[in-house]
Amino acid sequence: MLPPVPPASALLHWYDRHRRALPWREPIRDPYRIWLSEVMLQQTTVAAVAPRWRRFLDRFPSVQALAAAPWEDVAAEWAGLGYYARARNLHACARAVAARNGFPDTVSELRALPGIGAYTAAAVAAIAFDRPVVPLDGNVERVTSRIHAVEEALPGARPRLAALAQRWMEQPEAAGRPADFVQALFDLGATVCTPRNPACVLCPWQAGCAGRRAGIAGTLPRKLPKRERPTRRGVHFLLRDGRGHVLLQRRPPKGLLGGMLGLPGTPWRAEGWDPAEALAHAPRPGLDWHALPGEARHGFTHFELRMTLLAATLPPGEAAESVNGEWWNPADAAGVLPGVMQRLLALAEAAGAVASPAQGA
DNA sequence: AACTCGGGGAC
DNA sequence: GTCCCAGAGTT
Repeated sequence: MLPPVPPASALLHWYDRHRRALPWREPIRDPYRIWLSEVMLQQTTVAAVAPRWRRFLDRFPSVQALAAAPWEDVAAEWAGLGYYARARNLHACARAVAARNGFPDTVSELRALPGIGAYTAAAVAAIAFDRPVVPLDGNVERVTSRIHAVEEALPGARPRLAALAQRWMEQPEAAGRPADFVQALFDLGATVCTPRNPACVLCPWQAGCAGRRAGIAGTLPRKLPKRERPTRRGVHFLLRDGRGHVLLQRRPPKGLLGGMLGLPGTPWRAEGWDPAEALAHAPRPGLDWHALPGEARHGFTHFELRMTLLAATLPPGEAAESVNGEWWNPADAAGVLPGVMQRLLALAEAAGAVASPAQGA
């Protein structure tokens, strides 16, 4: 016996009155803009994405412009947004799309492109091309688990939730407006069916919500317990030249912060480092490396990092080109670095080891 | 199926 | 402090 389907007409009517005004929803339906927004929104909040989406479009107005850009420019524009594999795949995807003269308009062809998984393929197909498919994101997982009172925990429940939500799209009212129906689900999850304290009294689907009837809506979806985050430690190196510029190095293309600039440093590990041991990783051995006071902390998804900083100055007369890396004005570097590396620069500024942007202004 | 992979905002 | 966000790729 299949469960009853909540009425698409009620949700669409609610959406027509209460939908969020988001920059990528206006005024034209451009697959490039929609795809870019979907990739940026992966595990990232609307508030964080909105200004970065506009700036990215200003710099790379079309998929052809993005495809033609060098990686260094894309990395600098993505700096601070996190999950840098997204930027690498975005760039590769742009080149593939430009080579085939535009985005494909089917789920299966979209799914085959770099950085486009099950969710993003369905989202672009529905929103850009009005294909009647429901993308399963955190919002839809939450709405679906509540409407149908699914008590099985994530991620195991994901296939069941996807099938249940897809059935909603089979209604003629939904299939007639796929892009609106999908975005209505997102908006319902973001503004009414929220993770904590859902506003059920405002919900257009409250009458058909099994989770609400059972009094468990606010506790769904259930999730398996997550592992605790270990602590890792590292030592990084602040090398200055005679002009007060600092040495940055491009990180390897894969792995953590892959392809991004950063301060050179030791590996990050559970045990602490004694100075002599750390100095073996210095970008220029034999200098008077001295520790700056304090430490920088940064939380990653699966570990917490504590970093200390050793500083030194390149001897006068020694060519900056003798050291592997790039020399950057600290005030400029902050804009092209991942957040964790910005923390290190902030620590250096607090110690007076580099000029602060406020002093330069 | 379990891990890796960032950062920030809301609470 | 915790949770979670318009998740994807690798092993």
